[in-house]
Amino acid sequence: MASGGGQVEAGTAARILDVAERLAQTRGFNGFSYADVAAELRISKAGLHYHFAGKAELGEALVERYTARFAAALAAIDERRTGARTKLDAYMKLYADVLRDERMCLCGMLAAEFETLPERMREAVIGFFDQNETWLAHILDQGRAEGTLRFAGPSRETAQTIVSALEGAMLVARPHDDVTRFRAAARHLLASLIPDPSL
Amino acid sequence: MASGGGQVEAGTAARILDVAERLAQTRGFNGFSYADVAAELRISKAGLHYHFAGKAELGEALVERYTARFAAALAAIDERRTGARTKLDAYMKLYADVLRDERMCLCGMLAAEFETLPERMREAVIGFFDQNETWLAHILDQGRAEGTLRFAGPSRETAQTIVSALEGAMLVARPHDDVTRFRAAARHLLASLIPDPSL
DNA sequence: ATGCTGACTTACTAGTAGGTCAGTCGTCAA
DNA sequence: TTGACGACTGACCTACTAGTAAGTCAGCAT
Repeated sequence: MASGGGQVEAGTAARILDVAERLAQTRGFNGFSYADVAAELRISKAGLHYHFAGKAELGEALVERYTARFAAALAAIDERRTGARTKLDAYMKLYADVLRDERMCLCGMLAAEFETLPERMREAVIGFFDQNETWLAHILDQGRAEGTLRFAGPSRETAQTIVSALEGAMLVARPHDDVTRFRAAARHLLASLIPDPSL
Repeated sequence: MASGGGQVEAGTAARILDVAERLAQTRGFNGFSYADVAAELRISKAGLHYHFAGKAELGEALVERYTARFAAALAAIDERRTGARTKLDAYMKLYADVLRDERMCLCGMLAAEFETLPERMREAVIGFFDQNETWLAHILDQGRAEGTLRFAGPSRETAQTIVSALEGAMLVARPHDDVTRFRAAARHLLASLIPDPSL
């Protein structure tokens, strides 16, 4: 393809996932079609079916890749071996990066459409949230042990609250086209978790 | 209607809105069709078009009615003339009631699908959030004046954070089919707003 | 040179989307 | 009794949905 397309040959399957992912994060899983993806990649719809049997399988692959990438990002945060608060900051930045790209978290979007998703996708979405909550609960435990974080009740519960607050902040920030809303929510959230709230 | 169907003759337009609202809140605006609504009400698709010119107009009416109902609920809370914390509690219960019905907040759902919505619907969705934030900011000011609530920065910002946290809690609670997630998030949120956080 | 395979394409399917339009039916006023 | 009107229905349209069947073609191993 000396003339045409951008993209540096990354394997068609991966490029399909790239396009579908962006569409799913901006328009929802029910908000794009095989035809949309095919047109953007300049291949035929049937070509998509060669790589992903159906939209359900494509969706499954989408969530799996997204979850795996998030897992890698979490592992990278862990490796830096910083304090819990710094890790929490880094975690929130993960979400801010998605939003800066004018996207909703893939699994937050799919959570809205949950009722309409094929069973396997539902399970994968739940898996994403579980992964995040488990990781966060560890960080919270670390922070409580260090004395750098303070919260009442089980860490798992606070972890769930953090995930839902961040997802909600992304959800509401997008219609307003206002990233500062997200940042404010993240700041408030973090503030509610630090000891000696002198403010 | 001795034999068949529920619903006590409330005007066809209102019944259309009822069904469309439930579908939009559970499946999303892109997750249901005119045919779905028509089938459930046992009228023809053309019958829907008689009452609402198109899906865009139906959607607009949906958001407008929802916003008006919310406004009435907020006014009812105000009338009780209680403290700010009690009002905030009542506000959160509004959301909990929606969730208990196994629905997502209509405008939270539409926020996810925002990119795909007709312009007039987008404006209406923004209007809903504005209404909520304005009302909440008043309550927060009242609470700060009373000394029953404590928060840093402009009340409008904290109001936005509350809305997004509640929307997020609903969003994530639904896939898990777990209302306690919402309640935990609401509790944490409220706790972060009360003075002398001894816990 | 032959045959196989991976990566597609063209042409098609059945079904569904939102939407239109002419006509019908019951009620009520003149 | 006529006719206007509100509230529809039935039949239809066009565009699009996911998905399939069959064919093409370059590259590679034998």
